[in-house]
Amino acid sequence: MDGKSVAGRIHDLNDQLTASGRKAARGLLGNYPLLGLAPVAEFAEAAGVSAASIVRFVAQLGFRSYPEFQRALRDELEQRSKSPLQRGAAPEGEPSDGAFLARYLHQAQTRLADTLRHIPESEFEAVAMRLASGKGACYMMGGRFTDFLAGYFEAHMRVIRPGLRRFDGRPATRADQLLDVRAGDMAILFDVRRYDPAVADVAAVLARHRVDIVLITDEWLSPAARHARYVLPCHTQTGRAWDANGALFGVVEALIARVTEQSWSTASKRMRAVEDL
Amino acid sequence: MDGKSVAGRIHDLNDQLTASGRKAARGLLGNYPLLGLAPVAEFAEAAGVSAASIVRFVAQLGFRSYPEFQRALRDELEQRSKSPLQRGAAPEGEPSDGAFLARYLHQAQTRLADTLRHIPESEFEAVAMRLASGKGACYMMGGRFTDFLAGYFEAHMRVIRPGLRRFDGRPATRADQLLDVRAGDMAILFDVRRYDPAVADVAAVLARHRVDIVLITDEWLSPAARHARYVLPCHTQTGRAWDANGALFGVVEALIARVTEQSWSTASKRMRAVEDL
DNA sequence: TAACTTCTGTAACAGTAGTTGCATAAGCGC
DNA sequence: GCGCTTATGCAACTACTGTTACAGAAGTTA
Repeated sequence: MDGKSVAGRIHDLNDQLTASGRKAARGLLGNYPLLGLAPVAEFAEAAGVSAASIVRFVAQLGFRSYPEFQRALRDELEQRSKSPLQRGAAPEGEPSDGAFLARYLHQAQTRLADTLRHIPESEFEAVAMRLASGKGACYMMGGRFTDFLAGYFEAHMRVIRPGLRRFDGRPATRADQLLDVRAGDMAILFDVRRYDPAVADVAAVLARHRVDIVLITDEWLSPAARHARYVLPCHTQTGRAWDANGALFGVVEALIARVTEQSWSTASKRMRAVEDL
Repeated sequence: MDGKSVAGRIHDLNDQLTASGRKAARGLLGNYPLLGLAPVAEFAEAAGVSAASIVRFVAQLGFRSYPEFQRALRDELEQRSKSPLQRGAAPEGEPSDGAFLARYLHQAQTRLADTLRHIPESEFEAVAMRLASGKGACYMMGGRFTDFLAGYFEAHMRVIRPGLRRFDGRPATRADQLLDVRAGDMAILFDVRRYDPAVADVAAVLARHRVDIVLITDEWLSPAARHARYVLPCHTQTGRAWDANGALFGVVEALIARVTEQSWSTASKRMRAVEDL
């Protein structure tokens, strides 16, 4: 369908609508767009017209069917919550007075809270436990920006347990690196929007070798999710040019803290050994 | 139905869910609540499971039918749109029992808030402006763990402006790298507790060459602070084995966002150029 | 490894939602 | 006021959606 919003179309066609069409329009706009997501009968009831009139109204708006109309509404809703990326610099509506940092950090807090709501404690705990067990090798990999998170994570985990390996960025050497992967090993992959195909590829290979994959990704889920045993989705949306990976960082630090705590008896020894060097 | 939100129910039942149930949950939470308003087949496709599994998932959540589940989602949406203030308000946390991730992320939010209180907006703004000006070279360096933050920062800034350089970890090559530092250049240094002597050393040298130093450090201030022109102190204290660098990460992302915004006219061109490769 | 349990997808089923033809009612011009 | 046009609701129809039984896969335990 063309790019116009449903509300826009109603506005355009307003004077061409029939009497019952206008009732339908008024009903929909009065409770937009939710009423349109209800079944026809309910929409009709709420607007005070017959179901058939709703269907005709929807047809007049240029939709081939009621489901198609609903799909458009859902897309619109999704769009509204996702897209201002293209808009460029600052998100609209925000006053650009002096308090940039305050606003940004406040939003960062919200992203953490949202993330918390989306990651089940049990999933987090299972990942931590698996890491703390120290069994098998543990591979790490990230994408363009998240690779630094992988590095940060690895630098800490190395102190806590053995068997850490990080896939470097060069595709050429990847085959070598995958060479002695064994069933029962685990891998921690980072992948956020503008998903890196390399991550999904590696995930597929690892899954085939029966490696347990932990995927740390954004709220829209990397395609690698289909291969993952554990998925930790973090909120990254900012409405700005760059998404924010602060929530991923938070989860990484939480994992570091939890794993350290769980394997304290062995971890503390290793930490002391590092000190002594 | 009882008053719990669908997301809340998922959260509660998570560890009782089957594997495909969890996939469904992830899919839904990742695109909440829109995916649930789609027909079963579409939901199933998006979540990567069969339609039947979606139906079972919905049943597990306590709904008598898929339509009833959809009705609940719509009601929720309506509810939310009626009181827009409710959600954005304060970063509310969970109770401080048992739930490790909840506690940790809640503390992370507090660290962000504390950091905000300690960094003057004017200082932040000055740094952003200086970076956005694009004049002179900009050097970056971090310590044992914070080096990854430097890397993350650099990877973004490279897209926005030219003249980025990162000091690598090897002391041997450092002298070379310092060779063509010029007065008026700037440097961004990261240094947190267990302060890295190398950072302080480099800071001293840079200061002597009249390079403007931005220091991103913790609340106890790295010794490099004496050489810095701008200091951004971040809260890192956790009371655990490891301090947390999440607040530094937050400030870095805020800087990235601010600088991108300030230099949007040139930055957007560079970003597009990168895309085209 | 084998037996058992649990989960998952396929495919047939049933019900309901959306659609449409038709008769009637409402509006409009003559 | 009469006849024509257009719009509306009812009710039958169709198609698709949600549901469920079943068989096989996956995972678990002994």
